[in-house]
Amino acid sequence: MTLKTNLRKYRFLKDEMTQKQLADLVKVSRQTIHAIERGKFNPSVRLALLIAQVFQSPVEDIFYLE
Amino acid sequence: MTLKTNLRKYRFLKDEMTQKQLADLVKVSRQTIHAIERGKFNPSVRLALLIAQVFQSPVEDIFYLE
DNA sequence: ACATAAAGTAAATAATAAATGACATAATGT
DNA sequence: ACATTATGTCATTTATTATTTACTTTATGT
Repeated sequence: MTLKTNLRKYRFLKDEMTQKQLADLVKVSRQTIHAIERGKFNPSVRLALLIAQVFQSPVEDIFYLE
Repeated sequence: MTLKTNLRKYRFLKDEMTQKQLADLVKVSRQTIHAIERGKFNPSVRLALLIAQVFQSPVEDIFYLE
């Protein structure tokens, strides 16, 4: 059961938001957003909730298990 | 924006499941479940998704920001 | 009253998320 | 061609999650 994400897709859907813009909104570094997009790690549920809020979508739509 | 949870409520709703049973289902230690219930920490979104699956509920119903 | 299971808690350690700084490459605009 | 912005990537450090062991306290049952 490994974590997958389509954060990248969501980021482009939402006004072509940049990694930096998203990072600023949820108050993490740009590298953190990058690492999450690349599946390098498994963010906290708090961060996932913040990201989901930005995209006004359920956490499950952005992060899922496979 | 701090993380809150009602994992405990969900655990009791679901067949009075014990911390240990839940821990075994999602493959973490009992102390990890305990710490999450007590708001001691902010689990990974992977773990949150596994827990949400157990309760067949959206992550947002079990974990939320306040 | 006693035994047992469940839950609370705490300290030490391991594993991993996240920050920071630095530099390279790709893309976009003028 | 040049400047600028966005993204990729790496190495180091710091913060936090999660494990493990161990012991205490609180139910629950007989």
